[in-house]
Amino acid sequence: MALEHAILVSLTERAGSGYELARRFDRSIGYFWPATHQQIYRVLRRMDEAGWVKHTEIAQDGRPDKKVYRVAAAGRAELSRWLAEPEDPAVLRDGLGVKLRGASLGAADVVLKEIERHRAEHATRLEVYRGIQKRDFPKPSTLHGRDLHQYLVLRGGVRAEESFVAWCDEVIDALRKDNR
Amino acid sequence: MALEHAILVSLTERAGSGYELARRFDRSIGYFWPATHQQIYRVLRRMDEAGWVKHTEIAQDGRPDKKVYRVAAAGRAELSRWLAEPEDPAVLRDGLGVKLRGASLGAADVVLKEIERHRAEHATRLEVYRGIQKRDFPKPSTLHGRDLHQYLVLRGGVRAEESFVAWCDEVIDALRKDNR
DNA sequence: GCTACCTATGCAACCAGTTGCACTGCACCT
DNA sequence: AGGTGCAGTGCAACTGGTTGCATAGGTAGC
Repeated sequence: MALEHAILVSLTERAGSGYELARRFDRSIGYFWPATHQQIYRVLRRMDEAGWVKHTEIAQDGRPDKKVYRVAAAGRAELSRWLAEPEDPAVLRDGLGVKLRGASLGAADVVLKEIERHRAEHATRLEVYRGIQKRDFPKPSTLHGRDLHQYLVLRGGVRAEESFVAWCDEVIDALRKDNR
Repeated sequence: MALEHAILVSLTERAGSGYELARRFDRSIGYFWPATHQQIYRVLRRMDEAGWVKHTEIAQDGRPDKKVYRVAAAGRAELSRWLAEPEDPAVLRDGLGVKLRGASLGAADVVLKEIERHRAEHATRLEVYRGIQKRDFPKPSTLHGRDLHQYLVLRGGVRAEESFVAWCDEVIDALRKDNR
């Protein structure tokens, strides 16, 4: 599994506190590996005990002390071990499919509304991703190394949302026609 | 949440035993809501205790007795309650994105191989879905009601796999070019 | 002055899902 | 005779993730 590894990747790019990591996860990495601060704190402590990361306590005035974590040698080893290890392809798990399957039970109109709602939410996410793409990667063909990888991950998000929205449109259209 | 509801939907379509449900999940519903037999047995018992389903023990010769479950009134009520309830859009969670982000750490070639492997697996899944589509829904425009919903769910699977494979191709191409 | 939100950490309880195993008996292959 | 695989049920232990709460001082708006 991979929250550990997601954290290692993020900390390798830049050291940071649990809180900061949670912020980062809310943005980039969390788009394809969401995590809450509780989970991050817990895993960080475990990784600290295992020697994968080390922390330095930093006193701040006006706000609580923070522990800044950085990747230790054992963490780097673990990360490259994991990178080389084959991983099971992710499965999709979306309750919306179940609801659609259940729509024949007289609730077709409610389910239709729900799908429209999901469409809107995914469309918003898509706009966010496209905004980031335009702002941070205006010239994709010039990218190399880490920047390229980051761009490609974002492209994955864009594609996933695009295809989801297109599917919603297909479903909405078909359900409307079937209703008449 | 929804394993309960996935089971209710499946049992509403047709009564069945835990084992049969697990088989069904391996096919249709499991494509977007995977579940193992253990999980299904456990949830079935819980739902039985809650009065959402009822079972009849059926003796069979040559093989173990089975408990055939059918949806009770409370289960139908719960299902329509859930169908009307708004659901959080699913998040994607794929370790491959994390690996790609970690590819800058000298492991670019290993990660490339891993992405090729995932591409192959998703392409296989896609072929399976397309096969089902051709076999079970040769004329989509004539579909209505439950058949239509089932078809649309399958379309979701097809679209998701298509877009994933296309993303893999984009990534593979970009990484190869970057390697040179 | 009050509410609300941000930085910052953390505990505890819970829920859902995974993994490994156990038992029975038939059918099929080698 | 032995292995594999299917049909059928189930327990136990574990892991990963979610939710609710606690603490604490600072900032910003009404």
